[in-house]
Amino acid sequence: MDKEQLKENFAKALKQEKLKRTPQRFAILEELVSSDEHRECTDIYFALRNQGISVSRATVYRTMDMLVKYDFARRLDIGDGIARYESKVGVSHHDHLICLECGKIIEFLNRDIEVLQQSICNDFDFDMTRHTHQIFGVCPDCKSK
Amino acid sequence: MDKEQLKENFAKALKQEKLKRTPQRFAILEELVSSDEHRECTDIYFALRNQGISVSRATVYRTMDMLVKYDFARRLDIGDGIARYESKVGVSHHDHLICLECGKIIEFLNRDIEVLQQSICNDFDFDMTRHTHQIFGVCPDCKSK
DNA sequence: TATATTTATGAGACTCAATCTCACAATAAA
DNA sequence: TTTATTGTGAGATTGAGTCTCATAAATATA
Ligand SMILES: [Mn+2]
Ligand SMILES: [Mn+2]
Ligand SMILES: [Zn+2]
Ligand SMILES: [Zn+2]
Repeated sequence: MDKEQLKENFAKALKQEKLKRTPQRFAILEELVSSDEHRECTDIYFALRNQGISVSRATVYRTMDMLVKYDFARRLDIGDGIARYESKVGVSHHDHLICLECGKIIEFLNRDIEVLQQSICNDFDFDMTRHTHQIFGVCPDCKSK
Repeated sequence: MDKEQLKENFAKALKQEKLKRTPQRFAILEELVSSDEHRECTDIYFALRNQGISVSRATVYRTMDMLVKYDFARRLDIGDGIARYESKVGVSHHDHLICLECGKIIEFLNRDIEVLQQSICNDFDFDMTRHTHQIFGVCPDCKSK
């Protein structure tokens, strides 16, 4: 999806939510989507500020919620009390290996696990809306140090 | 494991950490272990207070950390900013289905997933120390309402 | 385009789980 | 016991996230 198409899709979502098209909202979307990192709100906030874009923390937090609701972003909670967000634009589902030493986040996808997971839900008559599968440990780089 | 054996094991762990045997520490362990719920620190704190046991929030938080370190407890982060703890005493590993409507937590274990998970770690040369596999959705009770 | 109406923004106050402080209390070694 | 050491607890502090509300900006209307 190119940048213009993305903006249009975002504009549609804003319209659906009866939200106005503001430079801040577009800047936050673009900042998130143009990186493949797992970003904290404070990080997005400073990145935009450093680009000379006027934005507040409140606006970043409010916008991230909306981006998650409309599937432009995915929220990641790794248990340290800081929410991280990653772009879902052009990104397929995956789960995470998280290094306890350096904080690096490695992505993985295992289709067999995804299938087994769904069958568990069926067994329990449970309707899955989302899932997180996080493996914590020590990454290769940190092991060799 | 009977209660006396547990207390002895806990005493050993305290010794190993060069920590003293205090009534508060034993009370916190017993309160957690005698329930099969996923408990918040504040919940443990009030439960003990209501039993007339003198304890502070700080002591509960400090002791939970130690219980996790020595494998008497497991910490659960479901993304709402509140840490929950469950007993690991006589409890085998499992993961969780979490209802977004009522907050109910259902436990599951799938050995195939556990094996696949380990093979992913091998592929990435990643040393797993722990993992969390959480499935969020709507439980049968909430669906039928 | 000009004006009216509605909604968004942002600085800072506020919330709340968790952590820290430190005077005092309790424990365990000698 | 005595004494050194560690723990406890009330309240202060921290920090991510939320809320407030006066002002600014976006869109609807003329
Ligand atoms: Mn990712
Ligand atoms: Mn459990
Ligand atoms: Zn690492
Ligand atoms: Zn439910």
